[in-house]
Amino acid sequence: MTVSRALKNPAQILPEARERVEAAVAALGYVPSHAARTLASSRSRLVAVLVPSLSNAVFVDTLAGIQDCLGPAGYQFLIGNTNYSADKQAELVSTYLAHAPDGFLVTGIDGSGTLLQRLATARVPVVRMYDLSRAADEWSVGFSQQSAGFTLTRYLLERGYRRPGFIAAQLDPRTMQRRAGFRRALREAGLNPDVEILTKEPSSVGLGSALLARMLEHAPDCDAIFCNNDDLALGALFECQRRGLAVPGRIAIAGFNDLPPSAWSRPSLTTITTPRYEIGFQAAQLLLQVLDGQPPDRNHIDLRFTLTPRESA
Amino acid sequence: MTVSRALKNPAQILPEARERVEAAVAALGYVPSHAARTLASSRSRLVAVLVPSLSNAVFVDTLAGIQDCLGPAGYQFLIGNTNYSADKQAELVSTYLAHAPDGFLVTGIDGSGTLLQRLATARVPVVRMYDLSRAADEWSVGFSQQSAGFTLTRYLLERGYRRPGFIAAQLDPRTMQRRAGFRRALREAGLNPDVEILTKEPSSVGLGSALLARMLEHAPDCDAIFCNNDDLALGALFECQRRGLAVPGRIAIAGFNDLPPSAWSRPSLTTITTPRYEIGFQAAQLLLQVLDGQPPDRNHIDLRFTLTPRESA
DNA sequence: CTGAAAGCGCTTACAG
DNA sequence: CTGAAAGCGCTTACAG
Repeated sequence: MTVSRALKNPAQILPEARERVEAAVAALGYVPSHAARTLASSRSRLVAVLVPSLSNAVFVDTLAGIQDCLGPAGYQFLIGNTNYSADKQAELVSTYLAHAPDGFLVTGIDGSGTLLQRLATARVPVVRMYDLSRAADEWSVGFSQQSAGFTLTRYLLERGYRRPGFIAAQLDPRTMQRRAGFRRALREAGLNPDVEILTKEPSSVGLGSALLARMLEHAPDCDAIFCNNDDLALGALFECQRRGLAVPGRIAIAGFNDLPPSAWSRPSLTTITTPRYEIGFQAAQLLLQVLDGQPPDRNHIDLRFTLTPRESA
Repeated sequence: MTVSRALKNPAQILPEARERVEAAVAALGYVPSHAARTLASSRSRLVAVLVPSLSNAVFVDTLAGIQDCLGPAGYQFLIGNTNYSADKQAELVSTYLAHAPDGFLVTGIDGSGTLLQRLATARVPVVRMYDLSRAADEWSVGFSQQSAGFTLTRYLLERGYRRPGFIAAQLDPRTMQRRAGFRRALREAGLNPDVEILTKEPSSVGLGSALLARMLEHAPDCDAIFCNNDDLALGALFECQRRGLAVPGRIAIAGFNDLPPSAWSRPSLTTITTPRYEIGFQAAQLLLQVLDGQPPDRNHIDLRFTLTPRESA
């Protein structure tokens, strides 16, 4: 016990005892056993993080925010990539539950409902990211995807574009919410939201090029494109350059998320800037408060988005 | 013990006993304790992975390879981002050692030497990635960075460019090896390798634009640029477009790694294609063989690179 | 400020 | 095929 205390609360140990412990630690290269500590204390100091993808820079930024908040507090992470699959997500939850994490930080996908129930049954606190819940017994940090989609579309209409189209990949819930915002803005303007190209394929720059091509075939009079992601937008832009179509002269292009290249392309991309790092950081902070038994009174944090007009639309 | 066996080797249990166990598991929502299992068996089924960055798509691909190999074998991961810092790396090693991982998979940075010694002392197997070691008591999977830098530079010279420059960021060991290849190729061609812009800043598209600008100031007669990374190359390309400089007519641009956007930009990027996923997969496989007590006879695996000529150079 | 006792939930190794 | 015993390395809670 003296050793145990010397390691955790050196202050309450006499200097001579402490020094002997420190000497032994150094001599033996002693490393405390996390497994034993977890078993004895029933606190793992582990937080499970579930994201749909790591190749999407969005979630990498969110991870950085999480680690910057929880790392200094002494937590380690189990980082699970659900790959946008409900099965994979369920599997990860089972596996991670065995590690007895102190909490979960999840970016939901379709079919997350039963998952959240399982976690509730296991009595592990969960904070949802990118997803504003309304339930009083849940925690969430994000922004309104629908409102962001609406705002960007309104912007296009205000700039005078009359036949905007929407292209999207993956079709995860957040994408579909942005799409709902797009459609609402068009309907409110008395326009028909029929110019859409949707595909379940994963998003990529190459796919953006392909979808732009399909869009021009499907709706040659389309004069602006709302791309669900900046990578799609970049690919669409490249395809326009390849075809000699002026952007935004012949066709305007707008993206979503404001990934790093978007400020530098030519033309630079009009987009929605999203608080990705902040979502991670604040979700982590919220979890920390819950774990410390000091939950804040507001259990859903809306971090907002901003419209970032640039050259492309 | 019967329960323990019913869970791990159901075959050696009588059906009736097994069924009672299964019923209880389902009724209670029982989840085995990883901490207890680790403590009792002294096998954690955890592998620690150290990468310098997650915002660099290169390492995300490598992680995917690792997970595809080790996931089905029942391993979980501790993923550590060293952020190219020796201190951070040392800190992560200490922390992870407490979790008693069965092995380490590391992408080294400057100052990894003492780290590797500590891991050797702890008797944890380590496989190094992106780094071909020669030591008989080490394991590594990668390719020759220097040879890749040499090959790309030779290509530029063969295409007739006489005054190629080199731009690089971060200046990690792999970057410096590519640079050595660049310099060697120039010297062998009787040229002076004095056209370089190096910065310790992290690599990004925006930085590529800035470095291109600095390069044109420093060596206005530069007719080709070897960019140490595709993101730098993309930024350089954007900057050329902004200045109205024809690529490759006025200046050729080559990148490194063949990231997804590179095939789609206009002009598409000449680059070196690297086996990022494969490095992760095979490093994991090598570790698996070592853990299973069946180490292969060759302990260093050279996965090669390929030159991918496209439009930009 | 220090320490003896018990226990966290498993597995190993041995006996039957 | 089943089970009793001991122990993995810590922490909790209690006593002094």
